Amino acid sequence: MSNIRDVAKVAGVSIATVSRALSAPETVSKASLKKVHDAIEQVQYKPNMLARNFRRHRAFNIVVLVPNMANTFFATVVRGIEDVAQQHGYGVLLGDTRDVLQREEEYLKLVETSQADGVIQLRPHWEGNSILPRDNIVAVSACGCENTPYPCVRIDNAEASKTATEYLISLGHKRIGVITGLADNPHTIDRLKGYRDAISEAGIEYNDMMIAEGEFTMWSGLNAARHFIRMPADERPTAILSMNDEMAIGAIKAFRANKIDVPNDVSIIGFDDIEVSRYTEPALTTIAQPAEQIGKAAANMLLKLIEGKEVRQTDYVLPFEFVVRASSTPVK
Amino acid sequence: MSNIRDVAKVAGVSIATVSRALSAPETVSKASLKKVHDAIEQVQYKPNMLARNFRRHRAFNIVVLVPNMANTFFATVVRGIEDVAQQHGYGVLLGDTRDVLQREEEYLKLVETSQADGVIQLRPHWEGNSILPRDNIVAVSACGCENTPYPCVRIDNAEASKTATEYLISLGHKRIGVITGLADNPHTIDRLKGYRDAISEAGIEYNDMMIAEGEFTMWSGLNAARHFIRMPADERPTAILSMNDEMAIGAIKAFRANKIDVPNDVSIIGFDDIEVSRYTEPALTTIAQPAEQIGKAAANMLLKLIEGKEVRQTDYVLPFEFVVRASSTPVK
DNA sequence: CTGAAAGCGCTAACAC
DNA sequence: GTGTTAGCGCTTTCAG
Repeated sequence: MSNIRDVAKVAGVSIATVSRALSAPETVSKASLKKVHDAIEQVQYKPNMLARNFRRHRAFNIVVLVPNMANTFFATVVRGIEDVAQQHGYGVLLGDTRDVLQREEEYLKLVETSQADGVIQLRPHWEGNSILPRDNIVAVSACGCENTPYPCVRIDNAEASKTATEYLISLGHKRIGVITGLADNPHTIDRLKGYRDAISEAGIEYNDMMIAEGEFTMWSGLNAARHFIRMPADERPTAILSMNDEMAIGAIKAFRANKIDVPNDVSIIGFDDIEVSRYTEPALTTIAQPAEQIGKAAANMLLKLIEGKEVRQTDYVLPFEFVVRASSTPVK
Repeated sequence: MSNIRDVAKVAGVSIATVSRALSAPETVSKASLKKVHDAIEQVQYKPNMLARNFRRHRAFNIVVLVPNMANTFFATVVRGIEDVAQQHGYGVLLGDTRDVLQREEEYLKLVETSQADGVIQLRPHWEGNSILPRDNIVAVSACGCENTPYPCVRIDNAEASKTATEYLISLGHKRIGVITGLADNPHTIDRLKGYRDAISEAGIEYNDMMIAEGEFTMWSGLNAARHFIRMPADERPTAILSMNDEMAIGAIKAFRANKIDVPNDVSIIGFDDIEVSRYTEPALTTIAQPAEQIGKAAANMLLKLIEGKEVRQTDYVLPFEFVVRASSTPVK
């Protein structure tokens, strides 16, 4: 492996000139520049970024903490992050944490030991169950919640589920069920708030029996739906708001298996708008999050923070979109 | 940020002893070890891995080239890779290439410039359309094909699609359609070979009209299915083998939209067994690839290669599993 | 078992 | 515009 010194020798200039030709070409004469480039070609020089980064005290890497990489929504956010990072010369280190705090801790060490310059957290900030924010760690929350105590890019979750609930109410539904995430998950809390606001404004009383807890997986959605299936038909919700599309897909499966028709016996609304939601039977009415945009915005924010630039909005709220498909229909 | 020198000073030993205490504790006396650890605690020392890696000429990172991170199957493979990498102290740099060769090239630079020690390629080796193998680049192919000219972890694609085809034949199907990937994609070629072998052994003549080209996305599967939908019912295949689950899901959507029942009018078999395939209507018969295992095996192989250890099998073939669900049924 | 010292390849003052 | 030089924080001979 050739180094900057070899290039300097062949080009007949000093190593400083080579260095400058590479990182600040405008400060070098045209003649030297050419000599350097020819020499680089000749000795097949590839800069050792490990050395450069070490010298600059920067890793030019960011780490992204993902609860579950196999979740399409998260994967799409990561795509957005990666796109922006790559454009700015940063690498993306994957931290699939499987929702284990201990694993988040492991990955944070990458930042503490200078192997990464900052971190994007995809798990929402959770009081008493979070490793961020942390001194000396530059971090941004993506797809998080209100009141995150560090910079954050997100949608208005409460407003989104309120919108969906209001739509169901406008369709004549009065018994509206919810499939939530874990009870203390911040997304569950924010989204439940929107639901409660909407039914309360419509004069519908809140009823515990309308709530079934899942954990954002298809399997847990299927399970949660059983809670409703066990109810007498005249008490069962005529519509269900699921806090993500995966659980909605699981729920549809459960209802079909019990000869409860979607949407004729029960309407279902999802959350996220992952790609497969267009293809389910029936196609899923859902709240579309701009996943890739969220990722891009979060990455841009983090890079600014890392590079010491000013960040105007530290709670950046992107618009969601409510997408009506076939899984929701007026109450019979 | 404190460094090894601060620790040495506080501990009253030399920097060499501190270094040894950290990377080869067994060569240091118990007494020194304790002094060093106390000092580390006291000055809040975090090793600068950038410096260590630079010195060692190793990045302790690998890069993974993924055509599409939002594809569940790939994401699951990456999970496996990441799990093994993390256990061995390596980071995983994400390279979502969006199937663009130019982007693969960008990410390979990470290896050439010492920011990563090796690469795992998830796109199958494609003659005349591949940047690997390459001198001085340690690489492993995951989920690839036969005859990959560098180390490879995969299933037997031809055998898998042969198994599926034989199953359809055993159900009495004679007109068996295929939804392929792009015609020159190596997966398409291998899997088509298995199909042709199976029908030929059963005395069924190969017929071009039974082949529809997709590109491994739901949308392209839906589109490809239209080719069959346009055919008169008595010429239309009674069963279809789709080269991945996504396209099968798209195809089911297209058939339903045209009142062609799955599986009663047409059986459908997918490939990969992604999670959602259990939840589609009907649930998908499919060839299950051990995605996470493939990722783990590929990572183990790459790490051995990086560390100069011997690798016995450079073409490691894992077993697939044929999973029968509701989307396939005997011909009527 | 320990310490002194020589760099790894590069950047960034500083002087010319 | 260019060259000289002093490190960045660590590992690793080599002596002792």
